[in-house]
Amino acid sequence: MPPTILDIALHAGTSKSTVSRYLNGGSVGKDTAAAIERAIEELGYAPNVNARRLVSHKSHTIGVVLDDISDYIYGAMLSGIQAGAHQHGYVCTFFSRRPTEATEASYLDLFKSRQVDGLIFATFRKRNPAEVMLLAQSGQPIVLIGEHSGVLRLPTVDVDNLSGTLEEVTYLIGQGHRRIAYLAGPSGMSASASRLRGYEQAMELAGIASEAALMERLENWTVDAGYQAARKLLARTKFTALAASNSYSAFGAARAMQEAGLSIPGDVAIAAFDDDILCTYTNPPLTTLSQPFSRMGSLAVSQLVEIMRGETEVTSTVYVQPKLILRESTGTLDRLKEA
Amino acid sequence: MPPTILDIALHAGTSKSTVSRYLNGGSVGKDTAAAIERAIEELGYAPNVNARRLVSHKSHTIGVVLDDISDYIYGAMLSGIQAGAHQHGYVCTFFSRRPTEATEASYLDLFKSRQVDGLIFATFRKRNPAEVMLLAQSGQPIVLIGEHSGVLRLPTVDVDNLSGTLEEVTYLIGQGHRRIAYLAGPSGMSASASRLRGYEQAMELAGIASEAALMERLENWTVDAGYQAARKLLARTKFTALAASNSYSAFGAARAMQEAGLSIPGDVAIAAFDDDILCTYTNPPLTTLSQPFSRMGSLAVSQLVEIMRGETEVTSTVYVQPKLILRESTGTLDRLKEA
DNA sequence: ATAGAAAACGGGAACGTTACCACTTTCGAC
DNA sequence: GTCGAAAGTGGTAACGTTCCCGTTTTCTAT
Repeated sequence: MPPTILDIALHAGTSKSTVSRYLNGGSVGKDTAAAIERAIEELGYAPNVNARRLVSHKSHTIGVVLDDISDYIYGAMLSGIQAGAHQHGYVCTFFSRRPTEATEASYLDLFKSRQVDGLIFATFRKRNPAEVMLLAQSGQPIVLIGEHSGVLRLPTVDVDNLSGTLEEVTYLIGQGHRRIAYLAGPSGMSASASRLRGYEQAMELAGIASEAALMERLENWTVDAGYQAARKLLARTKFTALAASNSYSAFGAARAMQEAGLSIPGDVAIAAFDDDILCTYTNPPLTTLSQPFSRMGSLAVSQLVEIMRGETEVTSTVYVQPKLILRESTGTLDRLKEA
Repeated sequence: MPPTILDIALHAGTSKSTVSRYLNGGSVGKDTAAAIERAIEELGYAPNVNARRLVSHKSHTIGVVLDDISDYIYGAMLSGIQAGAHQHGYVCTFFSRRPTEATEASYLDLFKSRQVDGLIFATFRKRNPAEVMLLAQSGQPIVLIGEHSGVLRLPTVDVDNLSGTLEEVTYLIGQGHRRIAYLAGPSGMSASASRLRGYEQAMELAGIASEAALMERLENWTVDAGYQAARKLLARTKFTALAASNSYSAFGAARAMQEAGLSIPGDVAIAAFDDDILCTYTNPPLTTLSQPFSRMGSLAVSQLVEIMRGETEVTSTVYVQPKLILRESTGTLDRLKEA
């Protein structure tokens, strides 16, 4: 029903080929160009992308696989991916694993069916090494966001979980804290291990003996898990600071402290990984490591585009640095200025 | 490079047509079916969606236009849309207006280029009536989320802003409040007017004379705007309750109250439109009207699918009811039980 | 003016499907 | 055992592009 390139050709008194050439920036005569332009305008023509995709063997689409699109931590990242894709002339389609629980490898079919030219896995759950292997062996343009433990390396964008946590805990130590509790991330999440190592290294570097009683593993990264874990810690041992592997658990922990009659940061200082809008509005505002999600998204796209263009052979892992944002949960601003 | 339907046919010793019929559930002989199945398995065949889309004149894609994908209010809605689309055999592509500031009507080109079969506009900024007219006149399958003031009606899904606010403010009145301030939404947002009318009607119904001094219009729906507006109100008049047209502004308002030495809810009760994760963790937790975003998303998809299938002629506006969630900002739980 | 190069143009095949149609085979009923 | 219907099958033309290649026109330099 909508006009085709042939309609334009007829209307402009020329041929399909010439119209196609005009559309793709080839060399066409001055008045033919004008005639074509006019025809396009009058008939309201827009090229059929599906025909283009068929003949070009490209979908100009980037697939983005997520654990759960409703998780709002994705907001900024999706925005970065989307903007980056748009800039490079690609369109995105998102795939949530959540309802289907499909394996990561099953998304390789999207290549076979020519639905996508490249795939970004922005999944934060721990990845199955066998699956990563399959992805790597496929030889398709794939970029991962969030670390993986596969043997074959895949291009990856990740926040530097280890050094970020290291910096944060070192900051706490610098504030004079010695007994620092840690809420480790759930074992199902890929970032948990590195963040924990960051904590351990910071303590070690400061010459503070590690103590198992100070560490509590979260069942998941929710407010409630943080609350429960903090209560266990409080019942078990004493500490003057607490570092949490994400912000939600820190909210829960803060509540547990306050219920126990402890003041923040007077009695216990609190810091967390993951910044989000909440952190500014809690009482007190929470010191956090802010992840540059938007930038991570656009970096992943850039890398993917390079691979799709065949411009690079090396698979690189890009680590972006989280930024330590000091707020009152680790000391009043006055005290910060003194330091 | 990947196998085509012809490869399968050759490998199975049959013809393209038969393979196609097999794939589309037509009637094929028992052993031919088995041979085809085996060929597909062995060669790892997946149908080329672009060829299908070309010949079927359908993209099996729903386009979703958003103001800004990074706005995390969208999380649950996207999830609902995505899940609904998946359920009906559609794929989604999202389009953010934000970086490009494209007009809504410009997305009609997506139909011409056959990129989408239907479009959902989940934009919350006030819509230009002329644009809505263009959308309506296009005759394409389009569903709007969020109200519009166009003359030609388009199928719409929206939360009932008016009756929600009415219920909320009436609740405050029932708690004994008479002087209730209102933070009206920015004039650029489509929901602002209805929410304001909800407030006005509630006051009117209770026989409370309206007073201009109690209303302050927000410049935008941010925490800071809420803070500024609340300070103006405090400087100007007295009130025992405040209703805000969204949650962010309520956070700002709460901070302004607390800075002025007022206790919540002791001196001023606060309630807001829009629930989000923050509301539970603020101090005190905030009474809100929770919008069923996920359901709104899936409703929009259902409606769109019906239209695309030509199963319906009538354009309907679906209003979903927001749910009033009582938290401590409008009274302690004890006090609530008394009531 | 003319040769040669460069620019402009059009015909037709190809991309991987589906849909239509005509043909062959199978099957059940009398 | 034959006939008719039903089931199964394959050839071929679309779908709307791009790309290749051969032809025609225009331009430039001598």
